[in-house]
Amino acid sequence: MSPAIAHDKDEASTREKMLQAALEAFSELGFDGASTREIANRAGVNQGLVNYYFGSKETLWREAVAIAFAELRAGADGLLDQAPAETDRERAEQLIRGFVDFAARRPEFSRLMTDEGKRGGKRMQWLVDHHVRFLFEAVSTFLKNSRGSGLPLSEIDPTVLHYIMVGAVTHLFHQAPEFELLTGLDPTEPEWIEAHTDALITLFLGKESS
Amino acid sequence: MSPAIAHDKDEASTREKMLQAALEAFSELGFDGASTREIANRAGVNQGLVNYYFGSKETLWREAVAIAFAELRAGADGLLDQAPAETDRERAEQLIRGFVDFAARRPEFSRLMTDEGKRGGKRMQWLVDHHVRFLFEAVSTFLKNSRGSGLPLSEIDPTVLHYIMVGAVTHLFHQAPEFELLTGLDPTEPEWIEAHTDALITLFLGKESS
DNA sequence: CCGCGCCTTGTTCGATTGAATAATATGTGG
DNA sequence: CCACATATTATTCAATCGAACAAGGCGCGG
Repeated sequence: MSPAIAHDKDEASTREKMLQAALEAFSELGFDGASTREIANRAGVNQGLVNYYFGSKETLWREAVAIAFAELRAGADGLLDQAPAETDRERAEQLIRGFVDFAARRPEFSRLMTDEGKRGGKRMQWLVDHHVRFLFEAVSTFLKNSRGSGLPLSEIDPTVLHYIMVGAVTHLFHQAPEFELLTGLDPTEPEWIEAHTDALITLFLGKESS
Repeated sequence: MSPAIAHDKDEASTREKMLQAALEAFSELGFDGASTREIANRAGVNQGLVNYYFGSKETLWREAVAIAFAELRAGADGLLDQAPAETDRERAEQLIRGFVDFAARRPEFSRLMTDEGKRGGKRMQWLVDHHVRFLFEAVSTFLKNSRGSGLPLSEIDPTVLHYIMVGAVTHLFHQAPEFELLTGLDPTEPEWIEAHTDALITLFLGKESS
């Protein structure tokens, strides 16, 4: 089975390195495309450790995915705590800023989601059951509560709007390598992130009433 | 080499079946994930024919991709011909409607693009050189010409707006299997396409001045 | 009806895959 | 310093991959 108890701090280190390497490799190459040897190489460890720590490639994938979702959740929670917004517009703006920053910092997230989401199958089913549904309903509830606020997004069906927003926010960073081949620039530079955020706020929330 | 000349109508049929099967398989499974045997099975032909007609998996991929881009181009050309729009808003609305319909009808297109675009590499370089750059500059030119029209999209940097729009339009259909696992519904049904189109027009062009 | 060229099949090759297993290293508690 | 659980390495296996090749089928021109 899996190792009984951590021996010392080195185990967490090796496991953690493998999970980070797996997250990057899976998001770049897809589940089948990322070989366990490639993941082990990126982590600087031996391929046999995949089965030692995780038992199977599938389990390694699930634990790596859980990390990305935990980061997203942590970011969202921290965001709503630190500065409670008063108006619908301020709340929505905070959410968009937080989501854009996360999408730029962790493009692995949307890459994993789009790779599985276009395929369906058991891994996507697992994602929906364990992570996606909760997130989707939280966003939908927020959008429904924003109805009648006069914002452009307030009149749109929450389900459709959810996918529009996710696509609009993540695509630029999801396609960062394409963007770089096309323009020679890096979309994760702060200036691009800022321009992207401003554009999204203009589109979804309308011009600021300055 | 490749076969010299078509023998009769059956060749085009076999080749065409393989190209369509390849387009679907590549978009679902990615380049590495789609085996030549899987493609041949979907087309109902023998695996050896891949090398006979195309010489390599790479060439088959390029020819399949070219089909998707040709359809996009044909749709865009036909759109601008049939009903010349007068105002910037009408032109933009036509473009959005056409792009949404295409994204819903051919999700393979965005699936191929996102699979390669997140990876970079020689295949994406080929896509940029042969297909993407022309499309990107055509859209950018259109967006630049819409400046000062008063539309929400008219004040946004064309490069950023390009990726926002592509993501916003395609994500719903790109993630159709996820959408179905999540909601039990099919986003390619006409009612969803219409709701999606209306939402995008509201966001990018503002409320209609009815 | 035969012969030649396009089309298709079947088989095979080396390389790579996920996984299992045996052997070895490490290091801490007794 | 020994013993034993944990951690790591090395090796191996069946399955599958893209590709190459030999062989045969098919159809039309002569």
